[in-house]
Formats: sequence, structure tokens, C-alpha cells
Amino acid sequence: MATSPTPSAKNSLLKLESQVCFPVYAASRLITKAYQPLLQALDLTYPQYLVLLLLWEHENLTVKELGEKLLLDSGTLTPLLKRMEQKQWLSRRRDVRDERSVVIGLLPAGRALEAQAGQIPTRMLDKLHMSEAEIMSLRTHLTHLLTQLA
Amino acid sequence: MATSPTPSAKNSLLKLESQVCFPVYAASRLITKAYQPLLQALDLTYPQYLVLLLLWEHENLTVKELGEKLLLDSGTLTPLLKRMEQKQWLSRRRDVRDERSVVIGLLPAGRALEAQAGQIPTRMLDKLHMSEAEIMSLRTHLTHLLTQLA
DNA sequence: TAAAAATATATTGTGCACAATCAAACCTTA
DNA sequence: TAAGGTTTGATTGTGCACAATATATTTTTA
Repeated sequence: MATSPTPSAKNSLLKLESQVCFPVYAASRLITKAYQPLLQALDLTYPQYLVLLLLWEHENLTVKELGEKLLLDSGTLTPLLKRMEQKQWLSRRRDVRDERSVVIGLLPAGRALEAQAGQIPTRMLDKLHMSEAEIMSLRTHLTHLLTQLA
Repeated sequence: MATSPTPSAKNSLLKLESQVCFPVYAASRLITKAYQPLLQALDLTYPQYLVLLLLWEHENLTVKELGEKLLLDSGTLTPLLKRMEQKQWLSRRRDVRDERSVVIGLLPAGRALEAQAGQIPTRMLDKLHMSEAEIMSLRTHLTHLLTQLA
């Protein structure tokens, strides 16, 4: 009769194929790799591209706001933003009204990248070979997952 | 009149919310973070846990085989496996018949972790708050995406 | 069978990613 | 307004992740 689940190889939950999380992990890395040739032309990494996506929309954002939108903390963002500052894509300055905050501002060279990046989303979609319905479904479930874990 | 698509903020494809890839990227990191407290008790990281999942099934695998299954290259695996070797979870030895290959073998201490990890998959599923149907759908679409990008 | 090509892993260098810790600035409220 | 607590970033240290390159071995082929 059934006892507690055995920790043996028969425990299918401890097999790689039965995991949901591994495909997410693997897909994330393959996506970054798929972006790489497109972004390399602009001297960008994928996380840097995400920062620019936000700055193209908003022009000025604090590190905190960037972190909230990207779900990244300052330990990741600070060195990343410093590298982007060195390339003159953005500026970093303390907020005068609240010296704890650092405001990231888009610079002309960063704005100029927007036009060059215009083709990237469609070219990525081409690589995925997924229908609009598939993409919608994927996004819906991932968004649900994000709300559970965030 | 309409010209070529403008690279302005109106180009919705260049907005973060309209991306499919960002949710995958964010979900991957949140998943790793959700595993962390469960794995910390076993002194494991998530990629190390994935290696053990495979060794619990197979006992002996070459670095190449691990890399194929996890979609990771030797630049990632070699230092990771050396850390796991130091903890006596696995052994690393050259294949006698093909000196180019390194065979990773599960050691008793690595096998012993299997029992302790037995609760992890169900505890992770609890965190996700997703129905079986949702998980199946997510896996199906992600697997499709993986085959396109791999 | 010697030379060339292919294979498997290791090394190096750069860039995330995050936990833990620290420091400065702000905000409360007594 | 001073003390205590909160907020915001920066720093440090560890561990992936991967491109580029190097090295050793095996396999192919001329």
C-alpha cells in the first residue's frame, strides 16, 4: 500500500523533464542568446537594452523605479548603469529634492539608439516562430507566475 | 501621411509591456529566487540542483552530456562541477577510452542529497499557485520556443 | 600513416545577479 | 528638534553565463 513518496528515481517529480521551471530557465538563456547578434550591432547587452526600452518611454527614471519595473536590485543595476554612463547613453545624478535618489536620464546618444533598435522586436518575433495566440497564452501564464512569485 | 514605422514611443513593440521575452527573463530569475530558500538548506544553487537531478537519474554523465541536457557550455559547467567536486558530491575523471571526455560520477554524499530534496518539487509547485492545465500549457509553449531557439 | 579536420574540455575575460552589509538622507514623533 | 526608524543606493563577495581562445585527443582522409 502507498507510503510516503519514495525519494528514488521513480519519483518522477525529481526528473528534469517533469519540471516547469527548467524550461523557463533554459528559455531565458536562449532568448538572451538570440538577442545577442541583434544587440551586438548596437554594443548593447540584453539587460542594458531593457533599461533603454524604459528610458525611451520615460526619459528620466530613478534607480528605484528601474529596479521595480525590471525586478532588479541596485547590486545589479548600479554597475550596469555606470557602464552605460561611460558610453554616454545616460546620465546619473542625485535628485536635488531627495539626495537618496539617483535619477537616470536619457542622453542624445541613448536616444539615437532607439531608431537603430526599431527592427529588433519584429526580428526577434521572427526567430520565435510562434503564433500570436501562442505568444498571448505564454505571456498570460508567465504574468500569472510573476504575480505569484514577485 | 503614414511613412515607415516611427521609432518613437508610439512604436508599441519597443515598450517593455509588449515584450514576450521580458516575462521569461523575469520569471527565470524569480524562480531561481524562489528555489533559493529550499536549496540553501542543502547548500545548493539552482544550477547545481539541476546537475544533481540528472545525476540522480543517471549516475554517470560526461560534461558534454550534461551540457546538452542543460543547454550549458563547459565555461559554465567546469567551475560549477569543480565546486561540487570539492564538496564530495561528485567525481571528475577522464574517460579511459576517450581522454577528451570527463565523466562526472555521483558520490555517496551526492546521492544522500536526493532524499533531502524529495520535498522540493511539490513545495515549489505550491509557490506557483498554478493549475495543472496552466503548467502544461506553459510547458508546451516553452518547449516549442526552446526547439525554435536551440 | 602522416597531415588535416573534428571533438571535448579548460581557460580567460566580461557582464550580469543577488545576498549581505553599509552609509547617507529623509521622515516621524514624541 | 533630537532620537529612532525607514528609505535609497552603493559596495563587496560569490556564483553563474557565455564568447573567444587554447590544448589535447581522436578521427578522418589523402
